[in-house]
Amino acid sequence: MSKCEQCIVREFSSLKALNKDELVKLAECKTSRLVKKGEIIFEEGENVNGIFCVKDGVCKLTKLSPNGKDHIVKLVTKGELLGQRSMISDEPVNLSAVALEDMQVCFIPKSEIMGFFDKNNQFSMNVMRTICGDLKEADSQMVNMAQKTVKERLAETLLYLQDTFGKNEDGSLKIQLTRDELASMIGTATESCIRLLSDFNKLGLIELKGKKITLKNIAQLKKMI
Amino acid sequence: MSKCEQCIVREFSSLKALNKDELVKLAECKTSRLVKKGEIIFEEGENVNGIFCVKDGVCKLTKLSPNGKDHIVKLVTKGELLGQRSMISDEPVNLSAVALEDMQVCFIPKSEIMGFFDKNNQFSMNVMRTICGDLKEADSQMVNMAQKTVKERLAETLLYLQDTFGKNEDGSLKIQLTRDELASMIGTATESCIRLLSDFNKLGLIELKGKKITLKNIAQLKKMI
DNA sequence: AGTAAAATATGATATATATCATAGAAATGA
DNA sequence: TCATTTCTATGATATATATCATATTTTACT
Repeated sequence: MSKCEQCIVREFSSLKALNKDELVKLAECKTSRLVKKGEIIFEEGENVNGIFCVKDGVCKLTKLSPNGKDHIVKLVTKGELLGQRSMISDEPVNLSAVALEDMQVCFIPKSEIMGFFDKNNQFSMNVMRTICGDLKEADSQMVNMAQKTVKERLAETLLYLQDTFGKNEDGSLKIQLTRDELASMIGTATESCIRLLSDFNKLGLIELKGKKITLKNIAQLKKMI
Repeated sequence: MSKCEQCIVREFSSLKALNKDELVKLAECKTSRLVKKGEIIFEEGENVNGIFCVKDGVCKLTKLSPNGKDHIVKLVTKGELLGQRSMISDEPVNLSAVALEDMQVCFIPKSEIMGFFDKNNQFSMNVMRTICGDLKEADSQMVNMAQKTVKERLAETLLYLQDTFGKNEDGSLKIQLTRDELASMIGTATESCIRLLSDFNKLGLIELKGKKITLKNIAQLKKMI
């Protein structure tokens, strides 16, 4: 069983507040797991009873709408935690988590984490701040969905993807989403998403090569938001 | 200065975890304030440096979209707290709060609340659970905005308003929103909102008398969601 | 009470976006 | 390597919703 002390998740997440003893305890009770691209980590309505640490890879958090379409609420990448909200509320998870790439995740049972809440105030505050950040972001997204056009949301999302996940040597977006997934992030029909990408391409804002997307005119894309 | 011990906010909010001593301290440092309908409690971008307890009345939390339209993110009513997210994140507020009715609110400075976080674990957990609830709700609203039609959102919002704020003796919704406000809750143009209300009226789902709205066919409204 | 301002209502029209249909390209698997 | 499925692309069309215009009603003000 690998140690938690040098783990990337520990560096970047709320877990950075844990001391050496706590980390040793953590390493003992955690379970590691490889998740293949496309695999489900947990599904809406499940009882998870713990949190996941994303050590490597990216996953999407989705919510099923009554119309049968999935909506991508958030992307979660290495260094982040998964399932905090549901653990604290003591409820089933309200979102599904599906790997977008091969992933490495660790699972920490609820009992262990709840102990940290009691004894380590800094840890509690870190978790609280993370969730507050998520809330602020969710409010902002809600307004985006309600008030912005699909075109604006597409531009914004493309910029976000490049900012957050970077680009390959050829300049294309590092993170590989299908058109369908991109559409379900911005909240539109797949065909509309494809059509707009095609428009952006013709306008020289982006370049499409197969499923690779390269942002060509960042300034103009920013102006569209 | 009135006591906090019997206050409605204390009964229903995270503050219920506070003990007698803490409540006495609270009563000493809080400031009370009457807010008239339409008055601004705080505005997006302000530094609030504390939280508000809503003792009476209802306010809307709004966010300005780049297109110049306000979007109502949430309604907050008596017994609830205001400004927790921003206080914890130690950031300016991301939403504006405007009274929809005459209100009575108390302000508690940040220093006081932060003390409770350190010493009272139950209080921390209560706040955390509240914010987690807000996050779950925000995620759900985000998906609603992205995936549901305006008609569905109107039906859902009307049911929500009756559930949450109740009805008058004549059966009409107790909370009085302008059509404009209703539109900015569901994320549509004012005219579209008015038109759909008119449609619902003709279908016998609701009844309109002046600006009063009475839900007539709850079952059918629920089916629409 | 009377007037100005705001809110509600409704029609006409424009526009964005969804849906349906079809075809080609790319990925996957035996 | 070929076949089957999934993904991308684009046209044609339908539909929901926004926008503009105007009238009526309600509210607020002095």
